[in-house]
Amino acid sequence: MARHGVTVRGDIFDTMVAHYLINPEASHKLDDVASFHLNYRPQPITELIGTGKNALTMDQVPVEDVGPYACEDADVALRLVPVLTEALKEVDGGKGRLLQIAEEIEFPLVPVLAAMEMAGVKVDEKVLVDISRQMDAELARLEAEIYTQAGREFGIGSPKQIGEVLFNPPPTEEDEAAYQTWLQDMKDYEAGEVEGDPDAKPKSKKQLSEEAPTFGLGLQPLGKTKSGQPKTDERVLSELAQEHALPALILDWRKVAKLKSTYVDKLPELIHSDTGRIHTDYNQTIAATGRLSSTNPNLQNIPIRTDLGKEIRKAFVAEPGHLLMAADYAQIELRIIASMSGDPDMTAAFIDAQDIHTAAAARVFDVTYDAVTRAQRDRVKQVNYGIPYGISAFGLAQRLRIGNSEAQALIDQYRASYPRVIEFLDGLIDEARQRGYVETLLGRRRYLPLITSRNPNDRAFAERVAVNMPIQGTQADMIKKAMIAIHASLGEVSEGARMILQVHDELVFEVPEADVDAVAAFASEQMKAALPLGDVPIVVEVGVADNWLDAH
DNA sequence: CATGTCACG
DNA sequence: ACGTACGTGACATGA
Repeated sequence: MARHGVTVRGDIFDTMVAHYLINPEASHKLDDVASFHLNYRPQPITELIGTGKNALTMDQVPVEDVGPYACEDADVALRLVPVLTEALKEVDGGKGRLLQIAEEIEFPLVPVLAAMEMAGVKVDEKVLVDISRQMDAELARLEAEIYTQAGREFGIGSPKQIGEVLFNPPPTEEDEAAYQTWLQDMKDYEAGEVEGDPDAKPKSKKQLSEEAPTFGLGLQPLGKTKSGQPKTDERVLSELAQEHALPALILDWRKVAKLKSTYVDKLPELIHSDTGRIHTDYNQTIAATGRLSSTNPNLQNIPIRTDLGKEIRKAFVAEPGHLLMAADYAQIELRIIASMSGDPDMTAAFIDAQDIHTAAAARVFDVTYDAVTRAQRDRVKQVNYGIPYGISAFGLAQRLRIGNSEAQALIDQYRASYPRVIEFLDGLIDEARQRGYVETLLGRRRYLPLITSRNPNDRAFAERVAVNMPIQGTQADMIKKAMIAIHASLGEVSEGARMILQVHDELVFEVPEADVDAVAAFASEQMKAALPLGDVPIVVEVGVADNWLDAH
């Protein structure tokens, strides 16, 4: 509506967002919420438009039918307001913290997200087109090398076919001959006529795919997927790379193909013709922890880890006369753990502005801070990052590629080093068992009915969620509060500055060059002040450049 | 529409 | 014997 000149004003009560707070994992569809909270079943939209590919669009429905339907939706939403307000109060035992989150965080965030979506982000199409061409050449090169190494052609994008190529037994001479015939049939099919015999019809596609060769390299499979297919994921292929040249080539191909199809070729299609920019949708009611998600396109998973990925991030740029500014919370999950647990040693390390992974390694390996080796730091870093997810010895062993008992020893040492942290995390699981839910620092909730399941896998999963949600969710509360505060006053600091992206622990701004210092100071201050963590300092790292990569 | 894979925090 | 670190979204394949 804003794009068509209609400005929506006033306070918001969003029934969908309210229900997300009441039970984040339930369905938030208006009809479902009305069924549950009003015991009223609205007229299904399918009664007006039908279903499937024959479904009408609303403009094709007689207005005397659309009117009552639309009014019912508005009426139901309005009638839900007092009911959901009461529910928001009640779920918190009358303390009203959930209602407070609704009124002070989620509802005020709605227009902030709308403004960010409207603002969009500029993408340099030329950079992407250039990368795309380089990728085409690289893919062609890899494809040829892959077919050579495999001894035959196959669909590299198909995990099923990769499995056949890697794990089926090697060809006999008969197989080789049959393959040559099949290749010729395939070419005939593509050409539409049989070579050397203009009257003969080529075989059908179905026939050809049934006759496709099935010989392979005879490598040893390393695990199966849920459906029983041999796994061909990154882990398996990098392991198999020690046996044969093909797996590494497939990994290279996959990496390039993934980045090309998902980002390099897709992003230019999404440039809006009116604005020349890319406009994501932020979803406020999807993630059960309280985080946002981003779709169409997802701008929260733009590459950064590999060299090729970095090139893609460079295509996100500022308008002329402006710069991009990225402001990140530094180690925010660990700071939240330190604060919520009250652990004195972890807190002290943050107060002293020590490198938190080095400080932890010093405790775990019982050496001085300065004596910690790079290898020790890297190991403990994995433990530090695994902690908020409820890591197991098995999981840590896989990540570090070390033995199970060695991983267990590392975890035991960590537990002994930070007993208050461990008490806190174990306490979250206890709390979940007793109350059936866990909550963030501010009282955002997630229910965990499986915490008492007799199925050990379900129960273990619920326990990991019990540990993770309060931490990830508190982080989400914090950055949401910061976004609201920043949006409210950014105009006073810089007329031309816009907050344009949020990536969980990072905010990205597009700022007139002259206002960069002022906006950096302002955003950093607001992010730090949004949700104080008591003794634990909050650190925000700010970077500025003409593109998103270099702004980090 | 399910599956497998992989991009991010 | 199984599964194994949380939270997401998008793509290609194939039924």
